Amino acid sequence: MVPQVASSAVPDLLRVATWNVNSIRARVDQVIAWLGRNEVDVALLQETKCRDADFPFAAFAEAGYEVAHHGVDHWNGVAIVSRVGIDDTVRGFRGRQEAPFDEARVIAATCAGVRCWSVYVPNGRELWDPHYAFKLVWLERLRHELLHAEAASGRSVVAGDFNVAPTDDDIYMPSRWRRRTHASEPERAGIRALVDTGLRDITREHHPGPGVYTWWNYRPGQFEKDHGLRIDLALCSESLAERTDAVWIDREARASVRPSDHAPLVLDLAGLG
DNA sequence: ATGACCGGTCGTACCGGA
Repeated sequence: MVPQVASSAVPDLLRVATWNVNSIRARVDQVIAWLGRNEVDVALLQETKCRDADFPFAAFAEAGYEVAHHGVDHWNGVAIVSRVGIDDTVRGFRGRQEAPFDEARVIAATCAGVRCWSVYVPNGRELWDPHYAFKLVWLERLRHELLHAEAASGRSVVAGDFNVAPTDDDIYMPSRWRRRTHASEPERAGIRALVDTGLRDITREHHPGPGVYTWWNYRPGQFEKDHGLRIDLALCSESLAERTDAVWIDREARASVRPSDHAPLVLDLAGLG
């Protein structure tokens, strides 16, 4: 048996993943097997699609993982899964969480000295839909939250499904997405504003574009033709970006049986001790 | 041919996803 790492211990190497699992109950065995196979220390999950009471905590505990989950109904839902401890958990935005900011789209916690944020940005649906305006406001609210938490100054990673392709290099066929959400200029400005708080979009530093996607439509042929988007991001503070040895996207998980439509994005951090 | 999917719900149609 591998000895349990105490909460206070800071391992020199840390593997952190972010993954939109598209329902944890539909994929619990697959997710846990993937965590073990890839020796993941911390996983930031999105779209668990369940209330706290319905989260399969026992299965994760059996695999050696603690879970901090934030889910209020069968939509959205975010979690932090860790085998190196979970401290100072904050669910949702600070202060009063009135509609529409009461949706379960953000959770933060400290794991092995790294402040981890699991975020699930609203989809936006269509450019003319009220949900699109909500998406822009939500991004701005997140920015204020990150500033207040001084996320850029410590060892922080803000990762998850941002539902925005930051540039045309992040879209398999940009012309197809001109008048759609995920590629509009206001959304991209919202992402840039997050980065401008002092964070780094670490995937692009390790994998220059174009290409390198994290999501592919479930429709037949889309994944095989690599018709994807890069909408899952890991925004790292300066000190964490400097300690990022490798960044990889596990396309094998997307190619498996009954997959999520998102692939996991993984960061290998070194020199934390 | 983005027509061709997937997960959820007191459902067997529709919402939401991206």
